[in-house]
Amino acid sequence: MGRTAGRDPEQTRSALLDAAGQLVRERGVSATLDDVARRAGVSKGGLLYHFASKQELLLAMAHDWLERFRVAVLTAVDPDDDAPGRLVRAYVRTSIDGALDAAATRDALVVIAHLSTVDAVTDLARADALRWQEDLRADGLPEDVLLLVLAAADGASAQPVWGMEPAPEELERLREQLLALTVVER
Amino acid sequence: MGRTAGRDPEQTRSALLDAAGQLVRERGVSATLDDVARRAGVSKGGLLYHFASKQELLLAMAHDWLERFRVAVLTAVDPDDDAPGRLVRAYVRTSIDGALDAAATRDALVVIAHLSTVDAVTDLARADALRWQEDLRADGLPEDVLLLVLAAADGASAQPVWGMEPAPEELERLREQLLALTVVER
DNA sequence: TGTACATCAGTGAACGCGCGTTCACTGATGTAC
DNA sequence: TGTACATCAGTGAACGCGCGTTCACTGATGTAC
Repeated sequence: MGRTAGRDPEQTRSALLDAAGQLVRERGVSATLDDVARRAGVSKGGLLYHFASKQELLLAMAHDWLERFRVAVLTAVDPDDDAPGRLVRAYVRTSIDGALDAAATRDALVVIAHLSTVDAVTDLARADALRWQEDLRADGLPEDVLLLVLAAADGASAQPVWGMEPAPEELERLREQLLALTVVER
Repeated sequence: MGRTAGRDPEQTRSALLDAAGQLVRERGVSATLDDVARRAGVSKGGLLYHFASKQELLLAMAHDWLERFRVAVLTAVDPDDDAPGRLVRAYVRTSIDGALDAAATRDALVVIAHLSTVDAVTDLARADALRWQEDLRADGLPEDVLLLVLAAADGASAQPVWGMEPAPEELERLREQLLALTVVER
């Protein structure tokens, strides 16, 4: 058989990335190409057509996740907010709301942690982290506030990685605390 | 050949755990039993004598790391400090000093993140996290302070997992901020 | 204090299978004329 | 508007090897008498 009718290649590719994301979250990077392919409704050979090796697939996944987080934060920027710290506030909201609905963004961190086994992914993640650092530093907050707030936001979304599951009310209170910290010097 | 002269079995066992720790930090859980054994100066069969399967080895490692962190925190409790929050302060010092000297404790989190691929390890980690939550809650600090300080401490030590390497001065300033937050209501 | 015996702490070769990668082949889609 | 041809987007079988596990065997250590 050749091309499966009714799906364009771009859709197949993103179905593969989605399936890979789910499986890496469930089983880590030792998830099988065969499983990923099957879950995306394609043969193993078909997967390899889109991503020439497993490493290439994992790298594309990492890129995809990091990009999604960035887009989520930028979307969360309040257009009416033009005070210093607007990007940091969006970052806090995205991190903690992600942790709250227990799906998309929180999982992203678990996936990234698993992917960080792969050298090429580590490099990509480091570059991304550097870019965040620059952007967030340019946001106009005093450095001490920035440090504390970012560490806490990262900590809240990272805790599930090692088994700590903060309760929703706690996360909401933490979010409000962190947001308040970013506006003290207005 | 039989027993290698000059090393008692307990030393062999902990040499294996050390070697496994190094290799998992470097390559994740896909590190090879053969490599672990070789680095500990023992054959693959010898490793399997101490840990009947790879899963058993990884589980023992996780147990070992969690235990070390716990001991480090308890050791860091200031004997002259009998105010509420003494355990939290020790936790903060241990987390951030670990992140500072870039060795033992910071790596522990990277290792735990990698190990969290293994189901049995996730269960262990969850149980450990629960124990921490109880102990830390019993430490007498108002809940909001506790949430903020712990999230920030965890965040600081977790950031290296996804490529963010905080500078030493920053970590020191963060530590001082967090410690100050735990004594405001004295 | 030596000797016999059981157990401990390993060795190293072999096995087997899961899984990433290769490969020959194919039906659908797009383009030129 | 049909036809020929190239390319795209796959299929599915086979390969091969890395690696976890098993196994038969062995030298050192501990214990009983």
